Amino acid sequence: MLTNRLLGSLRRNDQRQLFAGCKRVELRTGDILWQPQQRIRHVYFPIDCIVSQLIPVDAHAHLELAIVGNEGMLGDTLLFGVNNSLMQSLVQGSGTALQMTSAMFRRQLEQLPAFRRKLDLYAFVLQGQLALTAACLRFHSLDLRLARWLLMAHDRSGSGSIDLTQELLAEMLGVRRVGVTNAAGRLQKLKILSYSRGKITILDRAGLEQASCACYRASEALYEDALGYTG
Amino acid sequence: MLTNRLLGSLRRNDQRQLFAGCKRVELRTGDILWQPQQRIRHVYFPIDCIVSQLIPVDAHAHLELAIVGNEGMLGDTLLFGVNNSLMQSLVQGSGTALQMTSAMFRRQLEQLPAFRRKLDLYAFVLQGQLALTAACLRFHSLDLRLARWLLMAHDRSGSGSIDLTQELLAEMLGVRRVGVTNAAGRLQKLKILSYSRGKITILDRAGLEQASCACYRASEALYEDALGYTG
DNA sequence: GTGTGTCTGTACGGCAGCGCACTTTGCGGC
DNA sequence: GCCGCAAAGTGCGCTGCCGTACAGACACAC
Repeated sequence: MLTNRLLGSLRRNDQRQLFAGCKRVELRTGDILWQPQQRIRHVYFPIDCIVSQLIPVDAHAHLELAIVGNEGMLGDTLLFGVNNSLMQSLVQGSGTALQMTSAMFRRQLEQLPAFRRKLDLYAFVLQGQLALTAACLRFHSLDLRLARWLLMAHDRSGSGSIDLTQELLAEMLGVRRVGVTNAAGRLQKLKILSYSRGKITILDRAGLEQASCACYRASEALYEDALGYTG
Repeated sequence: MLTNRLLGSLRRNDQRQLFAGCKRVELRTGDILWQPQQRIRHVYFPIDCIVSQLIPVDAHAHLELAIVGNEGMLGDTLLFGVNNSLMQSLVQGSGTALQMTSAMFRRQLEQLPAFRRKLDLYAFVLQGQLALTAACLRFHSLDLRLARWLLMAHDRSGSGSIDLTQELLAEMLGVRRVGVTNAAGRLQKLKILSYSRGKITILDRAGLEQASCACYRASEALYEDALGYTG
């Protein structure tokens, strides 16, 4: 968890060049990297923070479509030559990230073909995860989706606990707060987690995977197949 | 409707080169261009056919996540250097398309930077439309989504009618056939369309837009902003 | 005509999640 | 200790969609 996985899998020389173009920044829960349609001035490579990608719906509500940690990056639309996004980027868990200006990012993409190839693969993975998420939203119950969300957040957080009120979690999942209360209550009865005043502790990771839909495994497998071991 | 919009907006010389690398093929309703995980051997630029991108869910069901006509292309994952997809490509409406081998497609992307830029923008649009669709699936009622689907199909079909049984339409939308019967019945009562034995006729296009959620306009606007008039 | 199969419409109980309102629980400040 | 407030839990009627079953309508072959 010392660096970002996308960067860490590149050749040493490329890494050095990229690090030189980055600035280490601290992101804190609640920070918003950008709003929908707003110009993206920096891309971010999380090291130990978690960032949600939310889409606004019908003026008021939001819905989380992707969650990014140190396995990914924020600002992928720049790969397509577009410096904005439909999504809001909201920091869910405080931590460090590497920040790079959009201009520098474009330059590095041109200069380092391996970097470009890697990020193209990441864009493919993101598109696939978006598709899986869409299907999951349509067909899977809140209980399943909550378990999946917790697994994905847990993977990215490093620690065994997650800080997030049921109110905010409900907004991520696109349901009422009460819905989260009930679903989380069921998981608590199964001794899979404990939830107290905004602090979620995973007690039984294996049980949580049991309680989740296959979308979790599918999403992870998609990433690993494209970007996993080969580097 | 004589050519594909993505190709048609390029410079004459580029178009000539691309056409030379293409083969005109007839696609017929029910044809499957590729299955999930299967190797993509050709990309397609529809001229007057309609193709759905479906994702399999839980072994049996399918769900449509994108619908592509002459404004788009099929095989966009090759832009990321990946020659497969999570989606199934199913032809919804017969017609002509330009077919290009994957190898030729890669070559043309390298040789024609304007082509590459154009398709990068298209990938951006697709990603955005996927995000909009995900939110729509979560929050909007079947009635709204049905109206949106019909609008998008109508735009891409050219004609005023669409051939599709309620059974298949239900699979696209991820609902029961009976759900489509009811929702379509309500639209018929409003004299917005008529539906008879697999043939849907749009009677009141403006009314249909009224009956749809804002996702339709948002999706169209996204395309037009990125790829519209400027060419 | 008659028969057959497909497509469409109707009916009904069940349930997940909704909106709303209210209570209980725990934490921090004074 | 007590208060104030945010977080979490409970109750209730409602609705949209589900699963299932069945009945009519139309197209086509013979």
